[in-house]
Amino acid sequence: MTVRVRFAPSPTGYLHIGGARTALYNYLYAKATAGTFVLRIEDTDLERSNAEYEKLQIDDLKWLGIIHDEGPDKPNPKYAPYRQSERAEIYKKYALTLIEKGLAYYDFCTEEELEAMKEKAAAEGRDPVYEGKWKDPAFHKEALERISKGETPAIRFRAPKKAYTLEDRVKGRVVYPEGMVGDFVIVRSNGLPVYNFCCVIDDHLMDITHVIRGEDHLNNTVRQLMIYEALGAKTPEFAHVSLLIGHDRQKLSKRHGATSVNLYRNEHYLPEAMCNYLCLLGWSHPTERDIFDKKDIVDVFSLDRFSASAAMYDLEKLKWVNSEHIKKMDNAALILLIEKEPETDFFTKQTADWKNSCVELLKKYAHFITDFPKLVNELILNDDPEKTDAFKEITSWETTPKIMSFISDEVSKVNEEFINEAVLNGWMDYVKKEMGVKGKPLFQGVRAALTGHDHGPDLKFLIPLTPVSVLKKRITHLKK
RNA sequence: GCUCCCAUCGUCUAGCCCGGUCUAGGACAUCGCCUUUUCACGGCGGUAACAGGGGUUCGAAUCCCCUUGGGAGUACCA
Repeated sequence: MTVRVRFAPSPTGYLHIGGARTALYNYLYAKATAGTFVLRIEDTDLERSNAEYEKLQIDDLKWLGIIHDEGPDKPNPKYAPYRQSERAEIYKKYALTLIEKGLAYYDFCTEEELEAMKEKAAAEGRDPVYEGKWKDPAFHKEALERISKGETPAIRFRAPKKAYTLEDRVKGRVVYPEGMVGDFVIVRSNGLPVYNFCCVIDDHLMDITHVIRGEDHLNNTVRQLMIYEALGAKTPEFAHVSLLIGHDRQKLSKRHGATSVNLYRNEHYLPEAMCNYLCLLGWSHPTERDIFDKKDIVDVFSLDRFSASAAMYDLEKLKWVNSEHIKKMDNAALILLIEKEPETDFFTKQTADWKNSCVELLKKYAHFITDFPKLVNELILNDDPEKTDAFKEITSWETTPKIMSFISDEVSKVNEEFINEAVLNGWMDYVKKEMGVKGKPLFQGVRAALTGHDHGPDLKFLIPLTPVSVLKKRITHLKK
């Protein structure tokens, strides 16, 4: 049987990091098994759902390269529609069938009555279990009469009195004891079905074979198991992936800061790096590789390598993963991305060779794409660097003023736009041989004279990238 | 409260299912050292963990129980 998995977001906000991770796992599993990845929109909570968010979430998924095979925009007639709000008739039909079979019933209970039951249960130290009179089949006739008069009851599922067992692919065997949940609502009094009900019907009707989702659904699963049973449907395999937590070890949420995918997208993080990092949070590569693309792991991706415990979301490691992906990228691709950044006019105007050398040099220092323009400005275009203590220290050495004046003379003689490495080497040789300076005073001195800094990338690569006009201005400023 | 889940370096994790090869491995971060200077590069190295207690066993990070700690769920939200 071919694998069918799904990601089922609620369009109630931006795509969340945690959602992106479960979507990614589903996507990878589909790719690994040559299965189908379905996108379903769970918008039964009309008040919170918003079509705009649906679009934004799909955009973010696309950006991450998590592309669905079926969904509202790519319907397979056999399974459409893919929005729960468009499937109301289906749910209604199933709910009515359950009532006919005596597996569910109409419930006119008021909020107050429900509240009283909950309090009683809490006082007795057990889970709240529905005990209203409508549970009794004897009241079915009365219910029908009230409905005919225009009243709209909720529909409640009759929870079987027995324990349920789930063989979860990441948690192992989970036993839900008898009485863990009481009769629960499957259709609200406003006629709209609730999550636990829709989810099961859709997964069943859409032939979903594996449900990979967050651990926050683990307790829900017992309700879903009951419905599968009532429907006489085959239950899919479940894999409840551990949650992502923030630094306070609480479930990751908005208050932990940047938890929406679009924030990273706006900051121009590399989508592959994002996926790579997210994948690593709770899943491990069989050979302990930690830098990879989706295509590198589809062959080895399996449900057996999930960690059962929660993982802390850590920006530091994401930063490192992003920098590793930058190093891995080829220069041409990098140049394209850099030119899309703001304030890259100078960069864009340079020759292909210059750009290539520049990117080759700077890519090992950049953690983010946005670092490139910053590095170009700081390292190459800054003609008035701040005189740091380290710079002053170097200029206090007796050899440094001589080096500075020599370099200054040489640079002022240059007419080309850029100097090449050989010219720089000539200056170095002169200082070394004719002035008798070597080692630290040599390199540090020449660096200070040309850049005003005590550290930075290799001079023999940096200086040929620096316009001589900038060098001239910079030297003038440094002399003051 | 109740139910479920979880527990290896500060963090992500390998190992755990199928006990001995684990004086517990890797990665991030951190610290130190090395390099014709410097480094935000690279190389080398260091600090740093099996939550605690009982079992079972010749032997336990690995199996069982308890305690503690953490998380999630307890809706006519998803």
